[in-house]
Amino acid sequence: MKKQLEKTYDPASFEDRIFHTWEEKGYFHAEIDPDKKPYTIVIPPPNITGQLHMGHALDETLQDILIRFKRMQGFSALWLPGTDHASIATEAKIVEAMREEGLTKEQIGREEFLRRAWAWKEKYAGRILEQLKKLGSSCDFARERFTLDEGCSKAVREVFVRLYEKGLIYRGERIINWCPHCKTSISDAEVEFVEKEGSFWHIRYPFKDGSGYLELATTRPETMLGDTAVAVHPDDERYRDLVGKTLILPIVGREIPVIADEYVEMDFGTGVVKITPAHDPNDFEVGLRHNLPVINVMDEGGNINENGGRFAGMSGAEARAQIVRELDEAGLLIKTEPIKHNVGTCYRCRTAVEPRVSKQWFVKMQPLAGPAVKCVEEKEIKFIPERMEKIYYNWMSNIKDWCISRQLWWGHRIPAWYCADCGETIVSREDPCVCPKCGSKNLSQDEDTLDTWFSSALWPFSTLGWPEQTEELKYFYPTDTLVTGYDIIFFWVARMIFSGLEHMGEVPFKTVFFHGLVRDGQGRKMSKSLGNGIDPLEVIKEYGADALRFTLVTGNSPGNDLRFTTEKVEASRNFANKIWNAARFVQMNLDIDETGLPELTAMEDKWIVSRFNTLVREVTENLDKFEIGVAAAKVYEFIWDCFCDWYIELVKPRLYEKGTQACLSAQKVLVYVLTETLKLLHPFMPFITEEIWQTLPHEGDSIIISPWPEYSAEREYPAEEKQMELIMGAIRGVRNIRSQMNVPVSRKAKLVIVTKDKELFQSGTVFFEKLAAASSVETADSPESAGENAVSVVVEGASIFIPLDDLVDRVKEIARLEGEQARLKAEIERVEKKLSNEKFVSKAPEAVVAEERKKKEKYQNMLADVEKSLAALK
RNA sequence: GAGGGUAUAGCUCAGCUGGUUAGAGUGCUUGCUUGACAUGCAAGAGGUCGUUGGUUCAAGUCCAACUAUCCUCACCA
Repeated sequence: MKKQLEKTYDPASFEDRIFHTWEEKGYFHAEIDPDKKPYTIVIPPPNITGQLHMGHALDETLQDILIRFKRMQGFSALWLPGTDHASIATEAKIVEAMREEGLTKEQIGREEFLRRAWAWKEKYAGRILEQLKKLGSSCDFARERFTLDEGCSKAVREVFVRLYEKGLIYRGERIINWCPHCKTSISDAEVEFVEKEGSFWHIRYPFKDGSGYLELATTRPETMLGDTAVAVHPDDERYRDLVGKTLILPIVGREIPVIADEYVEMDFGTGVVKITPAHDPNDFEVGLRHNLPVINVMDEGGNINENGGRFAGMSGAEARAQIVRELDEAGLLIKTEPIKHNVGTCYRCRTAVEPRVSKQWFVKMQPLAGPAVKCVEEKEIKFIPERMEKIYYNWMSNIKDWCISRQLWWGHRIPAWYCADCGETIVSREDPCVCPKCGSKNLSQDEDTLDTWFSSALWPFSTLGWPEQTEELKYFYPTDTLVTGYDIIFFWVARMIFSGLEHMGEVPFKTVFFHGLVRDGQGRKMSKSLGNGIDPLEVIKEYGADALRFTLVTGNSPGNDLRFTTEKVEASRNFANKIWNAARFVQMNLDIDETGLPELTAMEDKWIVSRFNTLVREVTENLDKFEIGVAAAKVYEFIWDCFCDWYIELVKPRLYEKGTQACLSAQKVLVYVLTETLKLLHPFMPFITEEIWQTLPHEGDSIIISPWPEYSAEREYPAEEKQMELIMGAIRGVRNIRSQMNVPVSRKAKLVIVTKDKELFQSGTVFFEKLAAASSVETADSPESAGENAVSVVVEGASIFIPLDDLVDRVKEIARLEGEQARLKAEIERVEKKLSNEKFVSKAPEAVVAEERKKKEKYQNMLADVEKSLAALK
């Protein structure tokens, strides 16, 4: 005999145990199997900076649902897990931890720093994997990867060298975004603009010849130390004659020219702009056009450097205050007005970004962007939902070169060496010993590392062994589905696409399935600073992983954000509890240990099997369409409404007739429908489905590798479905009227069913007795036997009379029936109006018209019945 | 400045390729120790589907404009 289910549903008591068994048995391992089709998902590697949050929980749940579904369908389903070294974020965390010990990076040196970083990685990557397991993620853990492991590093190096050799990677002095806190360059994508209150200082720059002043305004007066020109618009009448004249830069004393450039907006401010090529991206461009000198006045910490003369050593803020004061004293400050403007900030530390000219490595984007756009346009890669394509095109079409070098230690070191003797740059797959140009051994490697996204961009193929031509790569690449949030479409999705095309010659994935952000109950982003984050592990502890997973995928459609509340988790937990109890009920009424369907004779058996069959089709179709929420809702509805509230109740009488054929067949159908439904639910709620499945008759070792149910036309019973609908409608009708009249269930009453289909309603006798508090059921051609004082309810196919003598109030009853009469008349009128519209009849599809005709007939029959009842009462 | 999302029951949201008597969960009301489940059962109230037009035999669903709200990108010194 199999183990009995515990009386109460307690997920904490079995979830871990089940997961360990799965792992031990190796169910998550995907083999290269020529007899199977591959299905591959690579995980969006979580950063090793911390722990999984609710957004991860959603992401992993969706992936796990797809993987489990495909695995059951017989694919060799690989879900490849791993983590991301997250260079800038991790380095920041480590630096911060060191500061608490009173240490700096420079003090301990590169080697020691990296040792600490690896220790950090060991700790946090392990923690993340544990969290994945708590969620039930069926990753192939044997294939775990890390963006900075040996294989990924090899891929990064190969890519770098290739792109360099093709001229798609170059090094140059450009204006880049500099984070003074992280002390590194960051890419355009890593800058976030935030609206801040600032000041707009209006100042005067005097002409050298003493002929007056030019007025201009700035939000950053300290950058004037690096001004090398003042610009006006070439068409600006006011200043046309001044172009070419020389100004004396206040405080600094440098002579700078007045130039004309179309970049200047005549209508904004005074129409005069100071030009600081070293510290503003637009000014940099102007500088290039006019051959202006570039004077960098800030160091890597955002402080004024030696080019700032006597201001050297001051912080930006100090210099600003001092310069404003001096300008004011010199009578050159006209006014200061408050202004709201957008300030670029570092997406990791929120520090204001300092645009700064420096020598960095870049990827030339234009040649890569073209094919990347094309493959989406041509649907080689499908975006779900489709609208995400627009966001992608929008970004791709305005793309600028990608700054990939970072002044950090934690990351892939740039494989470039410089010859101290001849200045040659060497980029190669192997570390060079001598300069190929001059033979010097005096080589030094570039100090910088690569943007963390440079390695994540290669993730779909680097994890499968590339640049080696491995069997895994051949079998599992391109991957099938990428599941991720829309917030990293630029950082990651776009870069994987052009990288896959460039290096593999093939798209990295066929479908990108975007989900939204998980928000709190008020719709706010969950964040540390707001303190409104909910820890998925806490939820799992209290409600179970199944409840959490179910919550994250129900009532939500692709790409849309969702609000997370514990009320929803409770509802999911209640659902799990419902299944648990249904299974317990089945189990405690079970005398057999076999699977499979018996010969179906009973109407209710055919009904539930037919409904289940439909469910199989719907769930499969919706999962194929990534309509996870719809698929989940279908299973929910089937289990709760069809199976529990109706089918189990319907067969209870049979179950209590021990030893009969009817009893045995009911058991078989119960087991069949329940175990097969558990399979459909398994991708969503893996733990409870396995736990229950193991206690019921089943074939195979685990539900996780059991075959996905298949739709079969032979198991459709439309006639019985219709019959059951009529019976159920009648039961609902009787319950309804009894409830309205406040008749307690304990007071049974006779039903006189006036119908043309006596056989059908007679066969439902036991259901009426059980579910509609009927003492007996009589079918008849007229309601005479119900006596004078009977209420009646008209349902499709029958009028039901209930003699409730003392409770019947004829006046109320007449009013009620008249209400019903009016409702039906309105319905009929509506349908008739449609049907009398010649255009509708001629243009609408035949099936739609036929449907309306059927409706009309049905309502007319019901109306006739209601009117008969009314006539009898009157 | 450019692009996009959302607007359906008190609340949170479904409603796929136009045809349903507009749905679910939750909340609310009423009645139930109905031989698994009160984390439950049954019945019920509650919606002019943001506004105005248009397309169509037919619009919650498609189109346009508007209003509200959220987001992304760009950024004017």
